Amino acid sequence: MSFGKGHHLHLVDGSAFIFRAYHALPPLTRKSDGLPVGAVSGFVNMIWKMIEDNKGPDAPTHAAVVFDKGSHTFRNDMYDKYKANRDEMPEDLRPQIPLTREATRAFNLACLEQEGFEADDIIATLACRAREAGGRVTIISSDKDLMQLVGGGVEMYDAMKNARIDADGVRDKFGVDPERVVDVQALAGDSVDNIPGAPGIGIKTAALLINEFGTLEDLLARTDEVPQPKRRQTLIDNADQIRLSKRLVQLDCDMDLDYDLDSLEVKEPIADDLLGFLTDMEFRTIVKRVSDGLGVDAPVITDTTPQGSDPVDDAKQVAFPDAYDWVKVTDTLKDWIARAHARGYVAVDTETTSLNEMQALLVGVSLCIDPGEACYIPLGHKENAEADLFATDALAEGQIPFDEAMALLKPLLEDPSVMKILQNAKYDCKVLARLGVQVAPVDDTMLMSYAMNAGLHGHGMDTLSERYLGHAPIPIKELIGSGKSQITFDKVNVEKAVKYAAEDADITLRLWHLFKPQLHRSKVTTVYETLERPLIPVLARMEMAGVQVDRDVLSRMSGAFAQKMAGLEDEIRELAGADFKVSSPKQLGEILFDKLGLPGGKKTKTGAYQTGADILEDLATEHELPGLILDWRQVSKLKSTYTDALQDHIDLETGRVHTSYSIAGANTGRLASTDPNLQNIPIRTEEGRRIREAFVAPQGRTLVALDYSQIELRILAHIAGIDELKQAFKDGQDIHALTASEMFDVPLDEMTPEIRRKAKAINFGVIYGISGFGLARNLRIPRDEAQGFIDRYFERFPGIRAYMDETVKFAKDHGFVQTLFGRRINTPDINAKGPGAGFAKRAAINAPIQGTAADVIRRAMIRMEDAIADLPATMLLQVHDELLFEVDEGSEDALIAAAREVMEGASLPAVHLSVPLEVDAGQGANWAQAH
DNA sequence: GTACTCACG
DNA sequence: GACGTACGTGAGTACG
Repeated sequence: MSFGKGHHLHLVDGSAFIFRAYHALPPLTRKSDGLPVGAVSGFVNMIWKMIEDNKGPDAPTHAAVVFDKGSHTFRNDMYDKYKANRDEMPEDLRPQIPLTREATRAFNLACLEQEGFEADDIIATLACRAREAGGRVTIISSDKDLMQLVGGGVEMYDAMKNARIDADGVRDKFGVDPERVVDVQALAGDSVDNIPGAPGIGIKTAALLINEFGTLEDLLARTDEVPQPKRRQTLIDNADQIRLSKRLVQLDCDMDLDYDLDSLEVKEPIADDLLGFLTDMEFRTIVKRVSDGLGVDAPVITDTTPQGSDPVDDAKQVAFPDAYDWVKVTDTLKDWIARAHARGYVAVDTETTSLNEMQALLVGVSLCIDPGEACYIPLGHKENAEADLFATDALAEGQIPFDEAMALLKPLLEDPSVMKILQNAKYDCKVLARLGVQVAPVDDTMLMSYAMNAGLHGHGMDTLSERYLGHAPIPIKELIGSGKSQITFDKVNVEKAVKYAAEDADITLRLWHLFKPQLHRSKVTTVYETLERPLIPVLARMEMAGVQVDRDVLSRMSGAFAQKMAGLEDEIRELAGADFKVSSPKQLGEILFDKLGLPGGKKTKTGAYQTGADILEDLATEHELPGLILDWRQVSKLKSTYTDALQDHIDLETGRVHTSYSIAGANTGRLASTDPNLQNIPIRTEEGRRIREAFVAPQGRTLVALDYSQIELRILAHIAGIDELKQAFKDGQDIHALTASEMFDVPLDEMTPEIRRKAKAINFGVIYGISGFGLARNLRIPRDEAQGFIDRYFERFPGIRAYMDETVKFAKDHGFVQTLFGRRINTPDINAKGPGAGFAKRAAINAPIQGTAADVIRRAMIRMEDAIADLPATMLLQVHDELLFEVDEGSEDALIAAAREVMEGASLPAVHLSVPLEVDAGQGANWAQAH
C-alpha cells in the first residue's frame, strides 16, 4: 500500500544527532584498540531511545535517518562563504562518521544522504511529498532552519528538550507563520551559517516587517513605504544580499531522489545485525539494554585489550625496559608498521642532527605501540662516530637504507586512519615535511599538557615524564655531550641511540594514554581540538616559508651603529673621568653613584646599583652622563640583537629568516617566537624602526600587515560588560580620548594630548591589573595622584572593578581562570601570602583578556590558509595582534579583503562579541612601510 | 647558570 | 603597618 493518509513518517536529522552526541559525551574509545567511539555510542543511544519512546498507537509507519554528505553543497556555489566560519570537524570525530551510517543500517533504518545536498534538503523533499500524499510527518531535530517545513501535518520534535514544535511553536520563535520563516531568516541573517541578511535587522525587526508587508518580495518591492529612514536605506542597499540570503535558507523541496516514501516503511531491527554491530563496538551497556528490549540473550563481549589491562594503568605501571628493539632489516620494520596499522595509533619520535628544523637531517625514527615496547630505526648514524679521530662519512652497520625505510614509513605516517602521537609534533612534522612526508593525523602530548596544565609547570618531555610517569628520561647530554665538545646525533653510537630514542617514543605513548581521558575531564578537549592541534601545520608552514631579510641593509646599519657607539664611548669615558666597560651595569653603577656621587642609588637584590632606563632617565636632569649611556645602550641593543644577530639567522639555502614559534611557551595562550625572536623587532623609536626596512618582499611581491586595533580593550569591554566602552567602539571613537573625557570631565573637542596620554596609561593599566604604584611609575607622577586617577576610573566604570573582583574570586575558588573560548590558565599562587599575592592577582586579571585575544588570532590563523588559498599569498609571521603576509603585486587588495574578513570574524561562531573587532591594514616593499 | 637590561605586544 | 608590584614574552651581555 502506498504512503498516504494514516501514515506517519519520522525523519531524523542524523548529522545533528552525531554532533550533539560528540559534544555531550566524554571521548570514549573502544577498549580493544583505542578507536574513538564516543559519538557513535551517543548516536546509538539516541536512536534506541527514539525507537523505545515511539512505540504505541502513534508509532511511525515510515522512518529514515538523514545525513549531510560532503562539505560542498549547491549553496556554496551560490555563495562561497556559506557556513564558512564553521570550525573544522574534530580529528577524533571524523572516523566515527561512517560508523554512524553502519549503526543506522544495523537498526534496519533507512540511511539517506546525497552528495551536494544537506540533510535538510532531503528532509524537506520527503516532508513535502508526505504532506502532499496526506500523511503526517515528524522531523526529529531542533534546527531552526527546518521550521519553515512545519504545518499541514508536519511537526518537529526536539529530542533533547522532549518538546514538540508545531506551527504555534514556530510563530513563538519567529513571530510569523512557518511559510514566512524563510523571509524572516533572509532578513535577519545567521552568523552560525554565515548568512549575511540585512545588517542591523534581527529576528524581531524582520518579523515586524514581514507581518506588515506580507512577504519579503512585497517588502522589497515597496521599501519606500518603510517609515524608518535608516531601516529603509538598509533594505534598499542590501536588497541583493537579502535575496541571496533567502535562496540560501530556502530548503529544496523538490530534489531528485532515487527512492520513494514506500521504501522507508519501518522494519523491525534484526537482532543479529544490531547486536553484531554493538558487540563489535564493545558497547556493553547498550548491548544489554537492546538485548532486553528485543527479548534475546545478550552476547558476551570478550575482553581483547592488548595486554589484558587498562592502558592508563599500564602507562604508569609497566616498567621501563633496559633494552628496546633495534630495527636492522626491512622485515622487522614492516612488522612494526603492520602492528601500527592494526592498532590505529602509534607514538613516533625523530632523531636529527640539529635543533633547527630547517637544517636538521633525519638520523633515525622511533615507534611505540604499547608501553615498554618500542623500537628505533637508525637511518643516518656514522661509523666510528664517537671517536673524532676515526670519524668517517661511512654509515654504521645495522641500518636500513634511508630511502628504503622512508618508502615504508611514509604511507604509515600519512595514513589518515592511524593516529600519530608525538611530543612537540611541529618539530618532527617539519623535519619530515622537508623529506616529502606530510604527517597526519597527529596528537601532541605537549599540547595536551598545555591545554590542561598551563601555569602549573612546563610541558617538555622531561618535565612531563618525571611528573606523570615518575621516570627521569636519559638526558641527551649523555649521548651528545654539551658545550664545545658537543657532537651531532648522527655521530652517536647506535646501541646508545636505540635506548635513548625508543624511550622517548615509549614515554610519549604513555603520556598520551594518561592525558587523552584527562583532557575531557578538564573540559579542555575543545581548546585542544580547535586552538592547539590545528595550529601545528599552520605554524609549520609559516616557519618554513620564512621572511626575506636583506643582509646588506643590516650590514650597513651595523657599521653605522658601530661608529656611533665608538663616538659615544669616547664621550662617556671623558665625562666619567675613567675607563670602564660601558656594557657592565655593575661598573656603571659604581661610576654614577660612588665616583660621581649622583643622588639615589637603589640596589638590586644582589647588591649592585640599579641602572635601568627609568633610573637613568631620572638622573639625566642631574648629569650629562646618564643620557649618553641611554643613547649608547639603545644603539648597542639595536646592533647586537638585531643588525648583527639577525644576519646569522639568514638561512643559507633559502636566503630567508625562519623563526620558530612555541605553541606552549606562554601561559596565556600567546605564541612565543625564538631563534630568532621576530616578535620584538623594534618599532617604537624612529632609529629602531628602520630595522624593519631590512624585512623585505622579494621581487614582484609585496608585504602586507594586518593588525587588530585595540583588541584587548575591546575584549575587556565585552567581558566586563561596560556599555560606554562598547558603544564607543561601535561608534569608532578614540577610546583613550573617550576615557580621558569621562574621567577628567574634558569635552572631546577640547582634549589635549597630555590628558589623553594619561587615560591611555590607565587603560593599559586596567588590562594589567592596575595598581597605584605601577601607574605612578609609568606616568612619573606621585603615587597618591595615581591612586586618585584609579579611584576616579573605577567610580566612572564600576563594571571594571566588578570584573576584577569576580576574576580574582573565580581564581581563588577554582585555581584557574578561563578565556572566552574555554582556555584554562592555572593560577597556583593565587592564595599565596606576601608579595607574591598581588602578582598572582594581577596575572589572573590579565590572563583572560590577553588569552582571549590570543585565542582570537589563533582562530584567524587556522582559518586563514583556506580563506586565501586562491590568492598568490603566504602568511609569514604573527606578532600577537598582527599577521604579516607576502603577496604577488597586484593582489594586495584582494588579500587584505580576505584576511580582514577572517580576522574580524574570527571569534564566530563560538563567541559573539558585543564589540566589533577592527583590523587595520598596510602594505609596502618592506615591513616598515607595511605597518 | 643567574642577573640585568631592553626589544616587542 | 610594611612590603613591593604594572601583564606576557626572548635574547644579549656580564659575571661568578
